[in-house]
Amino acid sequence: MGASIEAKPVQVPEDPFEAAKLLLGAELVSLRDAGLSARLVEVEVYLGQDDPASHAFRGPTRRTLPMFGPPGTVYVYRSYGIHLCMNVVTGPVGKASAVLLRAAQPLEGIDLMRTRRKLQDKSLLLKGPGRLAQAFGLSIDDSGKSLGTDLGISLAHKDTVGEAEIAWGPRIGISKAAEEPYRAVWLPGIKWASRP
DNA sequence: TCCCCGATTAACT
DNA sequence: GTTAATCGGGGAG
Repeated sequence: MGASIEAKPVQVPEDPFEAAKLLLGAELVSLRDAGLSARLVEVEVYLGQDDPASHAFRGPTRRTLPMFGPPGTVYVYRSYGIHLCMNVVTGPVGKASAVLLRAAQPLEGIDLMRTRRKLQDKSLLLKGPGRLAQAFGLSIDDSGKSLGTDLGISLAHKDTVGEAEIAWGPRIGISKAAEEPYRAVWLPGIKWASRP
């Protein structure tokens, strides 16, 4: 049911904050692993070249080049040499803004997620960007692909989450511009997200 | 070239 | 509470 027929593919907005609001409550659906899906409950905005905390702050490198592409491009990076984290690039093109996918509520394909994550606890399965990326089977080579058939993962949503259902708080795990309230948590999904 | 640090997680004490 | 795992970017030398 996660990837319902009525669900529409997400057109990623140019504005990263609009994109963050659109992504909250949207379903991440795997096209590689039939029936693997999750509802996004926590995302984080990075303002590209205007943002000291962004990997793109000092301009493009081989790693960060995908962030300078069009909205809907995916940027995957290796964190602490171990984990992978997934971002959805927003706009405008060349500014390298992106939204980090931080947490989601498992919907379908939970057994496969548990196998990949080697973890049983459903409430922790997709809680954290590294866990989310691993459960969806991402690899570093996925960086630069586009959402949809190119990546093999798509985003779909039925209803827009209201402003009153979103809590904005400080970003996590960074030291530069750490106070900015760029992390968005969907309140009904608080169990699957970090506290704002 | 070397060294330090990070958009993290899990396994410790 | 602390710490190890491990890789790329960036600044110092």
